[in-house]
Amino acid sequence: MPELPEVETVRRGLEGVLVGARFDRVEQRRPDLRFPFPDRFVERLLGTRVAALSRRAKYLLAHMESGDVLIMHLGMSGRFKVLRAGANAQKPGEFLYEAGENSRHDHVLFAMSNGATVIYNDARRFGFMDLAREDGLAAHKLMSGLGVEPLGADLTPGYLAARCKGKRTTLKAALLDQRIIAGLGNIYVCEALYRSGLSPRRMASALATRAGRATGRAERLVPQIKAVLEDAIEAGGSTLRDYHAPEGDLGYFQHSFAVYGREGMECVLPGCGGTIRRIVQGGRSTFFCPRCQR
DNA sequence: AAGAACTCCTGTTGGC
DNA sequence: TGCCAACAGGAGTTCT
Repeated sequence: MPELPEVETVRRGLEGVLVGARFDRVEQRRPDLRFPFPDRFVERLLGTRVAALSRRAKYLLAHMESGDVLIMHLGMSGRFKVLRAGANAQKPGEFLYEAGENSRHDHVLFAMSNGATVIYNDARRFGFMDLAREDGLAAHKLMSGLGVEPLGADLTPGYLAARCKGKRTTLKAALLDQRIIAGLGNIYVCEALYRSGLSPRRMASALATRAGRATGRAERLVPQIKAVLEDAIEAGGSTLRDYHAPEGDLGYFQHSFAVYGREGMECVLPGCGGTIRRIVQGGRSTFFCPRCQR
């Protein structure tokens, strides 16, 4: 489900529920998601207060007053549900919860001291959670290899060119590589390449001159990466299938896709007249307009 | 050692 | 209607 805009949308939705609240009760319903939960997962959360909820790439980071950081990744199908205390407010340490048809994949339950229950649901279990110490976060194996934040000042045409210089792989693959830019996924790479008029099949090395400086292509691409992510965050992310933000709000950026999921349709660029194609790169679908993406 | 292929898991969809 | 193959927003691991 989630690329950077969706994770950021989730972060904003959870911030008001988690920050300032303590974990009154935690239920971990299975030993693992994609990976095993860390040792003493429940015990390390219980009783501690959330000081801040941040995001790094597609990771959500809950910074606790205990000095621990709860690292969460949603994988493909991970989502959070929030149940707020209403008329029948729960007692401290109780979950607001009803098991139902769609609760089979509710894997972790958090009862917060403000009365809200936060539920992590993940059908495919490609998501995962871990705990790190705040002072060791940057060195954590999940964090240490990540590239720059695409919306940060560190992503410049020069940076991208330097990282892509000599790369014998496609632009599509290079942009999906979290070690170069951290947070892009299949949808927004397709959309950014479309907005930049660049073919996903072009070699990544085409972003750099022989000296390793940014070409005009890199100069075009970088602002479009930022723009498409900003537009998507503004729209509350993209809603595909039954994804929804924590409070149930639906993102609507999917209505703004120019190429993703639009195989066979006419290119939206006025006067282009091309037909959107779908190809497979690295086992994943790529959508693009062969006419205006070169 | 870079780059591509494979893998994890379940649910949904589209074609016959 | 039913069945089955293809596909899905990710990324660590294993191959070549």
